Amino acid sequence: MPATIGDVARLAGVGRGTVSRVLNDRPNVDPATRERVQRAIAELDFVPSLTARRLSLGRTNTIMVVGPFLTRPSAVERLSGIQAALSATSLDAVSTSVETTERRVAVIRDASRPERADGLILIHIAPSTIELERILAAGIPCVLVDAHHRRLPRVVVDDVDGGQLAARHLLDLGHKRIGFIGEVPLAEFGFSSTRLRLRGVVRVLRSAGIAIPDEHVIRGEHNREGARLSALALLAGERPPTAIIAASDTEAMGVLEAARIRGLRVPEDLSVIGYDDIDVADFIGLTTIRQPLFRTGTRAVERLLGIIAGDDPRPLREVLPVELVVRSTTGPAPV
Amino acid sequence: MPATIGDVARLAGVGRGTVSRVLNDRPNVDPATRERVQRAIAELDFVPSLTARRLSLGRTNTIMVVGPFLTRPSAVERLSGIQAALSATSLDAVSTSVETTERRVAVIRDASRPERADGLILIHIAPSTIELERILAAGIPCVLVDAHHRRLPRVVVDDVDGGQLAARHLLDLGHKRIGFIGEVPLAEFGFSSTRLRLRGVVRVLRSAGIAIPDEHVIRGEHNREGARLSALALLAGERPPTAIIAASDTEAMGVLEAARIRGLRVPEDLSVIGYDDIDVADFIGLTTIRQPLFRTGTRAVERLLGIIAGDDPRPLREVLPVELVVRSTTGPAPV
DNA sequence: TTGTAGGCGTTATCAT
DNA sequence: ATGATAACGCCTACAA
Repeated sequence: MPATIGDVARLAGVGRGTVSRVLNDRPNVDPATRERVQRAIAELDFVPSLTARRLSLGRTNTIMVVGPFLTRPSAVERLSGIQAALSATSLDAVSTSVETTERRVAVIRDASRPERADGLILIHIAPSTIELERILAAGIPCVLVDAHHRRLPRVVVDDVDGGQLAARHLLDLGHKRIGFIGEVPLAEFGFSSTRLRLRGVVRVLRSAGIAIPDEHVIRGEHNREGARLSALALLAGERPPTAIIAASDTEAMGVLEAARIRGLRVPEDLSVIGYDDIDVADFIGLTTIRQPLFRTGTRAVERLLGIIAGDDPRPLREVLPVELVVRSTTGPAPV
Repeated sequence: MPATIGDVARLAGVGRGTVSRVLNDRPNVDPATRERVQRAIAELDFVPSLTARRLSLGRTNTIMVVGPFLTRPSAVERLSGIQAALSATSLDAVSTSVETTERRVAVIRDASRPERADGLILIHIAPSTIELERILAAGIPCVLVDAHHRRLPRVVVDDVDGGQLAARHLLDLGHKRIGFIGEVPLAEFGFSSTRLRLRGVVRVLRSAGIAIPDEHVIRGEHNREGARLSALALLAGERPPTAIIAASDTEAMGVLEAARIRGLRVPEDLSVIGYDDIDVADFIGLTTIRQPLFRTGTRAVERLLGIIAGDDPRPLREVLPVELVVRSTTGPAPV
């Protein structure tokens, strides 16, 4: 039904090639001809078919974004950055949230074909050996966000430092018994960030001569309910921690709920630190580690576009800094 | 680089047509041949090119989702519903958040072409006359979510009832001075829901013999900061309201911040009601009107797919119910 | 500078 | 049941 390049050519009285040249701002077109063609284009309200162009060019004009739980506030922020960076281009972003292993395998398998996408952004997913081979074999540009892999370009935040900042802050406040609540590391999804944050925490505590007992590190589901349960378990112990570091703001909220349930005042009886600095963190006065979520998205796109354009992807690893934001859920350790 | 249907045909020693038939589970192909073709497909790890299929079929296998501020928690929930409903299909969803009029016009113009998308979901956008004509002329199936238009199929919630529920609740608690805080109705985006909610509020109050003075209806930016400012203005008046109805939970949070700033206790001095029942509403104990955000998304997809399949789109208007969720930000009116 | 023809990978039509 | 062939709409050589 819509006009095709042939219709335009006919109306303008030129060949299709000429129309194509005008369309793509190519040289070697007589100004008068160009003018005539443009009028015809306007006349017919012609817009070239993306599909036909894709097939002809062998490019898809699409980038695929894949990751688990893309509706979490932190992921939404990253996606938002991706969209923002992409809106200046003519590329489509197709994002898929994968919650199960089967979906992940199927979706990545589908996404890592050059006829499917020009580029791939993996959020929170470190490709398996098979997936990596596929990606490399297909030669499809791929950037990881908040995930680690030696062989692939990636935009990460300094999670170890995040853990360190949190621990040092609590140490400065006099806390000695510190707990950590994160999610269970799903085998299929390499939730490395939680591990790295914990590593940072442990490192700082150790250098202060403090060990963090195993029973003070609890992992549950990555959501408020899961964290609440974990925190309740933690606080029910013999000598419960006086401060808890959560792997995300959402989980920190679960910890706050647990404190409320146990009748603990925050921060007088219990200090709580989150991670991410999502929008509501400010509202509830949550002390947290701010990470540049939006920027990880824009940077991933910038790097991906660069790689597609042929830039050297190195250095592979780009680390964005994190920052401690002190609000009102942390205070001096109780005596 | 990847295998094509021709490679498969050659390897299996058949024609391309036969491979295509096998691919699409068509009858009239000898079991033995089918077997042979399938082996060749597996052998070459062949996956048909989506692009080529699109061009040949004249379908895009894509649905476009357009709306303003798609990163707001409520919109994210809707998108999440859309994605969920779509994940069972092989359709791609390309969603675009439009924040300015130019972008809106350009994006909808682009999206409402059949060669661009098989269907269109407009969130929070009622098409202008021009846009409507375009959509109808193009014959592209389109479903509205949380937006109203006589001529188009739409999935909405009962916003008037939402306003009524909120007002009645406050009335029952003895409130007589009730304020309303919403966002400014941007001309280009028909934020009708806020208007409808207010209408419900006014209706109930009027039937109780209460008028809501103009200065108790304030509109600002649709976010926490905007609502906070609006609420501060509202509370600074001569006889400030004892209860405030916000057009969204996010705005309700701004109202709560304002109360905090003014040293007002909630709900003893001021009652606050939100709208949406987003995830954090529960955490902060916000009384609110719950609307089925996720379901509006899934329903929109279901209806769109139906329409694409040729179903009668009528009845055009599908209304989903809302429900009052009483938590701890509302209480008896102060004496 | 400009028109023509071939190709991108698939599906559909039409013989056989 | 199956193979050849013509679309689908664009881009890019190549020829003129």
